[in-house]
Amino acid sequence: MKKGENEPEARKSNRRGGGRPTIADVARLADVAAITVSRALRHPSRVSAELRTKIDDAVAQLGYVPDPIARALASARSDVVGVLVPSLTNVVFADVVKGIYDQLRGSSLQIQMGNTHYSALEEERLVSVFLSQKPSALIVAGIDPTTATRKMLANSGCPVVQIMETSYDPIDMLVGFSHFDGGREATRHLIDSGYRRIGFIGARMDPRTQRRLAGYRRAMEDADLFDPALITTTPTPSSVTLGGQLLADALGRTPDMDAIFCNNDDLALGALFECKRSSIQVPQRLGICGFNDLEMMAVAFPTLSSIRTPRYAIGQRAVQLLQERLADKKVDTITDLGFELRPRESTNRIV
Amino acid sequence: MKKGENEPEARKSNRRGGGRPTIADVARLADVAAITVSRALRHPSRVSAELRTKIDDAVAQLGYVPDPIARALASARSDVVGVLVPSLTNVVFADVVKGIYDQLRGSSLQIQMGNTHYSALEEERLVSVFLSQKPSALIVAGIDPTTATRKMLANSGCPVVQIMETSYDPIDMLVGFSHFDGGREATRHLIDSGYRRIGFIGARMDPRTQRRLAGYRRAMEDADLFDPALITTTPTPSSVTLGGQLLADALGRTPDMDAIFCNNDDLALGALFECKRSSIQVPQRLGICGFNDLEMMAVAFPTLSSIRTPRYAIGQRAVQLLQERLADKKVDTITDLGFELRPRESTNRIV
DNA sequence: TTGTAAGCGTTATCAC
DNA sequence: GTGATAACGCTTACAA
Repeated sequence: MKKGENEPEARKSNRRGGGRPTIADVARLADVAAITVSRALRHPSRVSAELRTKIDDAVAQLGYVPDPIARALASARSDVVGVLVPSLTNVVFADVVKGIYDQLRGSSLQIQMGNTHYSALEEERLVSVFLSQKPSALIVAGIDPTTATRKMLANSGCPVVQIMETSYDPIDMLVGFSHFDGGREATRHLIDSGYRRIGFIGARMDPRTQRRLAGYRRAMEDADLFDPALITTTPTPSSVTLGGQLLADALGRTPDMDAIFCNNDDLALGALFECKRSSIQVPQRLGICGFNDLEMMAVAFPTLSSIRTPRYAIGQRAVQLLQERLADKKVDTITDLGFELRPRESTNRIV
Repeated sequence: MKKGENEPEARKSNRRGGGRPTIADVARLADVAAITVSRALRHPSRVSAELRTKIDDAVAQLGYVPDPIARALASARSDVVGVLVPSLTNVVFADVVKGIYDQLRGSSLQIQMGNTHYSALEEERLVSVFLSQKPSALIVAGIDPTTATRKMLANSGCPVVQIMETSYDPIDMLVGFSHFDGGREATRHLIDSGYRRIGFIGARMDPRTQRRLAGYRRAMEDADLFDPALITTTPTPSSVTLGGQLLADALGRTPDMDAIFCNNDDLALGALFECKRSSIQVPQRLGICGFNDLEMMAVAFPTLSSIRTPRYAIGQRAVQLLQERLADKKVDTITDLGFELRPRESTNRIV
């Protein structure tokens, strides 16, 4: 109403551009400079109440929505958070990702997800791709990163949270728990329950699985029970079906096995079904302990012992750390969220 | 080596900008215009072999990587594909998403994922946010979209694939199967197996669940077996635990129930465990049929009948359609990928 | 507190 | 086939 540029009124200036209103339109309508609109939108407190009102009105009237892409180009920071996981179908990561999403609700951050397929090289490639999007932060539930990956991440200047483990020195921040300790505790529990010939079955054998195996081994050695013949592993990805097969294999080779620590709950469930099918009494003839404590463990028949891992909490906490960091607060470098043994019928011999 | 601009050599021109080489650096080194570099990168065939070589060399020498954000701003098209799902922890969507990722591997498209939490309004909000990123395409495994959502999507000009169902008229493209038919087929199977008092248990009761229930109802009515007392539902999200509870409820109210169609496999597994725990013979005393045919169904004891749904294929096909569409090919509007009954021990009364 | 000017790195447009 | 120029819509740097 006040100022009137030389152009008519329709703003559609020159060549390109869709029809959406831009910050310039808002500025014109509110009779301020574009930069003031920009400020009012991002730091309302740095703009006088008077102008703020005018600007808010103009924004509302025009239905203006900032263009995240232009914003990203100008500021060299996008509002996406990159999330790298080794698998999309593994429930474990689904839970983590849910934690991430839930904690991110309400904020304007978007999630871009990548699947590393348990490959350090694929992870390296994806980190490079993601970094080129100038993300606000990166959450990596990767495998043990390559040197190149570490370097890229460290030099990126963007906050990085590595999740799931506490076993390496953090590039930036770390949230997880000790898989070694988890494996050891599960095994100790079996020992404490009176089992002696305790087997281990594991699939895929990614680094985290290896660490759980190492924990198992330590516990067995400490109790003078270790016997390599009790270990059955395969590079094949884990599944319920595989759990049954591995158990059958293991029992074939070491028939005196009296308990089994399954590297994850899928395997444990498969092992349980296999026992049922072969009329092997659980927990009398064979004790079973899983890892992760998925929901079904507590309702299976018999209920299955497991190690409860803080998957959802890891995702949540990772985002919290990010948010604090982005708000320039000081945050812990390493957060150990621990785990918890959940003893149930499947390891309770004195039923 | 040839031309030498007036500037020294270090390109770091003016004020901002990180240290990464830009298209201008490549152009300078290759002694061509920036736009030619741009062309060489995107449409190699439109540039002479000679220049192409020079440019490729320069790119390699500089380690130039195009900036996706600048690209997006200039072209009004980003290389992200938005994916909207109602749940992140539901295995069903995990499989779909995996199909999407696998089919996308190798392409330069990135995925941005949103969780609608089974809410049409949240979906609407997310569609709006996603659209503001000028995505290359959108894949929506949403719930029944609101009018506003449909409108935004339709006007966006970006390819949209709605997945999971075939039951509404597509905004653009549709890939899925008929949940009504699936529910009906599962129920028919139970009827054909000799069961008469067939119950239904369902959780969350989102639109797709409702359609499966409608299919159940139709099958029961057609066989003159329908009895509303046989239906047990809850708005609570589905889980294995819930499956056991719902079954117990149902049997409490209608003790003569002789089979149960579980709206999904989690419920079916919970129901099976509940039967085991209560010494209810499956399939003799109670037949069980699930829906989706997750991996565990085939190895449970007894093995569980289910309806195999093409989850992975849906994700894959959705991306294929997108890719064809983006390549300006003509594509089908509706793709029905069907489903398949998998009869197993849990419904095989004549064991 | 507000504004001016310049630029972020790329591509569309149009001319040669 | 190649290039000059002007956007794309926003924010940083600096000045008033």
